[in-house]
Amino acid sequence: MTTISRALSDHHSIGPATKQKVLKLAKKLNYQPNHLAAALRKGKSKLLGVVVPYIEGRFFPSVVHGIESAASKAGYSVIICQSNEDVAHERKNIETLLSAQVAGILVSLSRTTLDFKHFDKVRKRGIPLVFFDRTMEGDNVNAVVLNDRDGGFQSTKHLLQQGCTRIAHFAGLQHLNIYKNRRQGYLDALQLYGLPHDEELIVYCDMTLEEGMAGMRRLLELPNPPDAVFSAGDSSLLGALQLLKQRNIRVPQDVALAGFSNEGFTAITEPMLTSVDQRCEEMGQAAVRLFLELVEAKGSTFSHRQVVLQPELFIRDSSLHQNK
Amino acid sequence: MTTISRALSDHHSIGPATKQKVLKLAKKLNYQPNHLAAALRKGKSKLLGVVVPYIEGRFFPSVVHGIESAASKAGYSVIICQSNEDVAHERKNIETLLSAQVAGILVSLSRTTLDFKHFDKVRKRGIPLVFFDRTMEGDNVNAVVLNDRDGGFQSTKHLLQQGCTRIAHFAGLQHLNIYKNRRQGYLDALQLYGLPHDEELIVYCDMTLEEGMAGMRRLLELPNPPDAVFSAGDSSLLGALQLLKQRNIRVPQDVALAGFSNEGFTAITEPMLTSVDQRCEEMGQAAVRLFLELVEAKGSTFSHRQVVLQPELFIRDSSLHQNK
DNA sequence: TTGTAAGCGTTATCAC
DNA sequence: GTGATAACGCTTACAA
Repeated sequence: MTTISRALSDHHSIGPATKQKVLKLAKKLNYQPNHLAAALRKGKSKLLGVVVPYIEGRFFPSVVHGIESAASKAGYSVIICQSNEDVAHERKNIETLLSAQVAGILVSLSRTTLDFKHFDKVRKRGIPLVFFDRTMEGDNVNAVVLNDRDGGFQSTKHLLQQGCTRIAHFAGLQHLNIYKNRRQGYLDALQLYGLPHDEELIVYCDMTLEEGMAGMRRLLELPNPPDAVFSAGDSSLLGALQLLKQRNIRVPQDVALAGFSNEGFTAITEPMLTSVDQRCEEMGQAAVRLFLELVEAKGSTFSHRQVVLQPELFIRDSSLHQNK
Repeated sequence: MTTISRALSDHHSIGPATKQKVLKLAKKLNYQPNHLAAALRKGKSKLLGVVVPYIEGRFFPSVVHGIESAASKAGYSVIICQSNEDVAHERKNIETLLSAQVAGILVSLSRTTLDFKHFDKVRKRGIPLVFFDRTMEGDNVNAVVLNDRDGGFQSTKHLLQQGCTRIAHFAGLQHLNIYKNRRQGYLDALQLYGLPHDEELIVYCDMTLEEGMAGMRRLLELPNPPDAVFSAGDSSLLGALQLLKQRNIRVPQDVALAGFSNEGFTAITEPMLTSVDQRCEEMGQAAVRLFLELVEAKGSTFSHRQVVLQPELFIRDSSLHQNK
């Protein structure tokens, strides 16, 4: 038995002849290793758990794609769970993954997660935990995030450079780091250009098409409406575009637009939409890389680590004020 | 030990008092069940393997979403693998899933899969195998598919009803059931209207934007160009639309367009694109349901079964010949 | 109703 | 370099 095991797992202390014989017979008998048994014995599986709020749109599918590719290269299989933007569900997902004896867990928080106790158990068990995109605040977490603040900054600065002077912002839920930071970047840019922080111009809403339309409608009713909108999401920006078109307000001449996520449709609308790319695939890969580092460093005094990816602004017609 | 096991798994023959005591202590001690050990002992895990060609666009992410939801409801965790449209990779995926001792496997074939030997092992081991969308031919498979032929038929018939008389077709790889059937539906409709099968009007290409543009370009060079295009995919149709716009050819007045997949962007283009919806979520759910039936029927003489979902044509402006 | 003991397929330890 | 033995955490005959 031992010999067989050694032959199959490329162990030292085994004669090359014996090894060949074993391998040959294994193939002939159609031997199938049982990872479960190995995991049980070793106390370490080759399963990697992933929890995402949902699997739709461009972002999460792409990140998952990146995760799966990188994990698979390192010999790990990926277990996917959806929290459906619900903490209770998220808690259950974590429980499930722990029971499945995963080697590590990658999480992007649900929007209803305000309490983080369910992650204590993961840490206590010494299982590598990496957040991506939507993360817990604090230094004692491992996380891969986008520099959302810089994304908001770049985008807004670009609008300012185009000559816009009254820039509105569609802001998402402020308890989520990503939306908070995008808003902060927006404010940074305004300040750099000496413009006031005007809460009247900030619309707090969900980043959906409908709420984008509603938000734009509200902004147009202002005594002094904006000449640009920076949205923390693309769908809401699309809503704004559609409303503006309905009212025959020209984009970008009357109102310039810039969004966030670089969704596929931004290159299809007329005009095409300027947007910040989130490096989805890279984020997935980086998360796996960080996980692998944590596995390597097991037991040693590996301190927590944040990986920050640099966003890239894709400038398209919706923000180019050629005719202004 | 037995008592503990019984208490935790809601077994009969256990005193309610003992059971409560056990559960209480378990909670207090932060007991975490080990599914791996249970799976090893029982010879059956609660893991469900899924192999898809890739995780992008609208279709596969949505199907995976559906699978995950349904599986999770039935107590299964989902392991995702990508074949990257490569048989070799697909073979490896299957191997991995078998080693992980999954309870079942759901597969959508890679486009390079022409040989199916790697699935024999799955069957031989008695592991439920369900294909979805891209499936093996034959009666001895379990599969959930869309009625692609009817989708092609409906779409083409709709174009004919709009008064089109020279309808071209962007056809995908013909060894894949889905593309073969969409083409067949197209031919069915032509025949119904007494129109000839004209190979000149069929462009065999990848369903990408670029190839759609190229295909449309080729069709326009015909001595007698088409007055409509039915594409087996939406991206290639978008390519056609863009080319037509470049050349100031009106859609739908000069050339009507209809596609397949009901991608998100079909409701955003101008004009919006008519397309066939593939019921992605339902397909995922149906695949899981079929898998669960196979588990139930274990050992009994459950014959193979095909589930066919009915597509739905979403009619939008790109195909409405109001002005013809 | 409860307890005992065996075994699922591996691998780590130790002796040869 | 090879082989016997135990153990990982759980379930399930079977005995009490």
